[in-house]
Amino acid sequence: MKQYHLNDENQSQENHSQETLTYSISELSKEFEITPRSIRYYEAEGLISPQRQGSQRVYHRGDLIRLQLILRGKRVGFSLSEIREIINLYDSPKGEQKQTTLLLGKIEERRNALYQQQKDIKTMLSELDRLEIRINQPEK
Amino acid sequence: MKQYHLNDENQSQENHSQETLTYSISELSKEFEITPRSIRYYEAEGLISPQRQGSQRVYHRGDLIRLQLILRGKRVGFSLSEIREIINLYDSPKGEQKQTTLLLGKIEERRNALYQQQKDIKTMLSELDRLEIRINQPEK
DNA sequence: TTTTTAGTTTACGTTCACGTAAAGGTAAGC
DNA sequence: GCTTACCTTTACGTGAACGTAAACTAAAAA
Repeated sequence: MKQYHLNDENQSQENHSQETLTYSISELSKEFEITPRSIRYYEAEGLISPQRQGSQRVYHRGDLIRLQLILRGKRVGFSLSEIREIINLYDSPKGEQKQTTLLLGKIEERRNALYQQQKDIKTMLSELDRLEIRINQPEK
Repeated sequence: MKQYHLNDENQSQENHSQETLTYSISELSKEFEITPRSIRYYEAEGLISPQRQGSQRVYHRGDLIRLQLILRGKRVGFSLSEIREIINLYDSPKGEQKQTTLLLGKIEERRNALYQQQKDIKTMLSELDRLEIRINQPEK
């Protein structure tokens, strides 16, 4: 069991001690506790596009941030294509947003879904509370 | 296009005007905006068990409440088997809870997942905020 | 130099949560 | 009696998100 610090010194030549820290796919998979397969799948689905050194994938900080966004999106129940939409919103160039209104609509959708989820979670939590109380109650 | 009031007078004999209101599968599917297929699937998965009149399914109020719980569970990202677990918690008889500690552990798990989701939703919402702001910003 | 170790692509397999026929039963209305 | 509407079961199909195995490459370690 090693300790996986992301800032390993694993590059040798041309290292100007800049913050050019990169990551292999296995490092990422350990850091995020997902399989390399998943990471490659996200790439195939167009959610990330790491650099290559030869045939090998090389991940930078931006990719980590995206992965984080992807996993967070998954946890709140978004599908990969929905997450891709969000990412595309981020990536579309600043001024010339395609159809601004359309994008804003998408965002509104997402936001409303999240609001609904907040409610759902609250009621779910209080239901679990009541459940726990009931269990701890000695038989009346 | 009829109007689907759930309290239709569709029972004739022996109706003592009690609150014995029942529902057909199509009534439920319209009310909850899901397909009959889904409802039957939930039954096959052991999440609900409606009465029968002959071969037909007859749903009562308790079934509606369960369906509500199921759909809420789905919206917050639980799988059907996870929802079944929660339901089973509810259904296990009051005093002689099998292994109380084990059940409480399950509840804790669920609760923590929900807490994490609350965080996720919040950051996601603020990210959408920033995104919206960026879009509305005229090119600097 | 040979052997690990870590990476790659290709492709078929799998689980979940249903969708979608197909084939039939039953009660109401014409 | 026949049609229509609504229900049933059985069963095969489907999309998403990977799992898993096979076959190969390249670099690092022994």
